Amino acid sequence: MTGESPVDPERGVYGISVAADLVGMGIQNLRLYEARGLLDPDRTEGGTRRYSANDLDRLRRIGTLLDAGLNLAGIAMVLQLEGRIVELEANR
DNA sequence: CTTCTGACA
DNA sequence: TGTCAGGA
Repeated sequence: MTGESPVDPERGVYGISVAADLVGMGIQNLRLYEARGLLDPDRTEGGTRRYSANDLDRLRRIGTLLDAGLNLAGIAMVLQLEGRIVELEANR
């Protein structure tokens, strides 16, 4: 095969500007979500955030949950529980 | 690009 | 409470 990762959802490299534009959110919001514990994007040496395709999908879920009426604290719990479910299903 | 503070719906 | 806007 080609050898090197064709597409790693865990390693999609997007800057915060392009990530915010792709999900239709403000740059400041993405930083707030990270400060709230809604997601944990990778950081480069300079300290710039690196959003993966997985993070983009998570940001879209955040927007859906926000529209559903949940607050950032509730969304953080939902995302945490969803990750837990995936973990349990993988171990199942 | 980062972080912080302020003001508004 | 969440979002937007500014400055350092």
